[in-house]
Amino acid sequence: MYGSSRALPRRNTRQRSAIRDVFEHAERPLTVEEAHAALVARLPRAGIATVYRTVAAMVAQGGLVPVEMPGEPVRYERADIAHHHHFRCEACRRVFDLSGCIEGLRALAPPRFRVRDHSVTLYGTCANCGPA
Amino acid sequence: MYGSSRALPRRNTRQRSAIRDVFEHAERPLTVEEAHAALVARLPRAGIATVYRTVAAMVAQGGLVPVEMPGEPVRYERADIAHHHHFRCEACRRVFDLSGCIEGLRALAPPRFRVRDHSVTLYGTCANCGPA
DNA sequence: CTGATAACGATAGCACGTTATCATTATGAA
DNA sequence: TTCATAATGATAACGTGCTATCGTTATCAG
Repeated sequence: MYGSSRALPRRNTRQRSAIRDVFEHAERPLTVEEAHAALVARLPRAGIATVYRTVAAMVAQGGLVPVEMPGEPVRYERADIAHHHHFRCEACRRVFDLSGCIEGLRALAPPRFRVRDHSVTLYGTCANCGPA
Repeated sequence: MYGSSRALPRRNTRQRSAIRDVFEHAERPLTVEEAHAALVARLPRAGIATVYRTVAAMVAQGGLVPVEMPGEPVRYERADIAHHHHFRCEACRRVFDLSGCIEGLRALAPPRFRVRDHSVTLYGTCANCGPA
C-alpha cells in the first residue's frame, strides 16, 4: 500500500487540493477511477497514480475511509460522516450512502463471539435507474 | 467462469463426490482453497482446478451459493440453508453462518430506491479466537 | 472388457487493481 | 529568484484469484 511505509505529504500541490476537493463535494463513495475522472475534468494531465498516492495519504491521515464491496474496487468517502451504511445500484453499479442504522444486530452473533463492527448493504435499483 | 458456457457434468468421479461431501459436511462457507485442502486429505493427488470446475458446476446447478466478502476470495455454501447472514473473525479470517435476520432493513433506503436484496455482516472475534 | 471420451492434474496465461520505478516538473524555504 | 527535492505522470511490474490448455487417467455405455 502507498500509505504503509510512506512519509506524509509536505507540499500543497494543485493535484492534492483538487483531489481533496473532489471527495469534499462527492455525494457518494468514489472509486479511485471515479475520483480520477473528476480530477481530470479540472487538471487534464493528472495521472491516476497521483490519485492512488493521495487517497492512501488521506486514509493514513484519517480524512478518508474505505468502503468495500465484494467484487468491486474499493471506494472512499469522507471520514467525518456519521455512522451509516450503503446501497448499491445493480444497474449503474454506483454506491450510495444510507442514513441511520438498525438495532439488534449484535444479537445475531452466537455466544462467545465478540462483535466489533458490522456492515449492512442493500442491493437494488436507485431512483435514477428506476423500475425496469 | 467455468460454469457459464460449459456442459453440466456427466460422470460421477471420486473427486466430485468427495467435493460434494466436503460442502455437505462443512459447518461454514469454504473458499476453493479450503475445500481443496479438505479434498486433498482424502484424495491426495486432487488438483485445485477440479475444485474450481466442480464448484462452478454446483453453483450452476443451484446446489451451492457464493458468499462474497470484500478483499476475500469467494466462499461457497449449500444453497438449501435458510436465509441468514455471516460473521467474519478478524483473527482467523474464517467466516461463520449466523441464524436469523433483522426487521426494518428496507426502511433504510431512500424513496424511489427499490430494494431487492441485502447483506449483513458482523466482524469481530469468534469463540475460538476469544478476547485478546 | 473395451474404447470413446469426460474428466483430471499440472501449470501457463489472464484480468484487474494496485504499487514501484524513474525521468521530469514544480513547490516553497531561504 | 534560486534550487534542493517532493511530487508528478507514464508505464512497467506485481499479486491474487481464476480460467485455458493439454497430455494423461479413469468412467461407464455397450
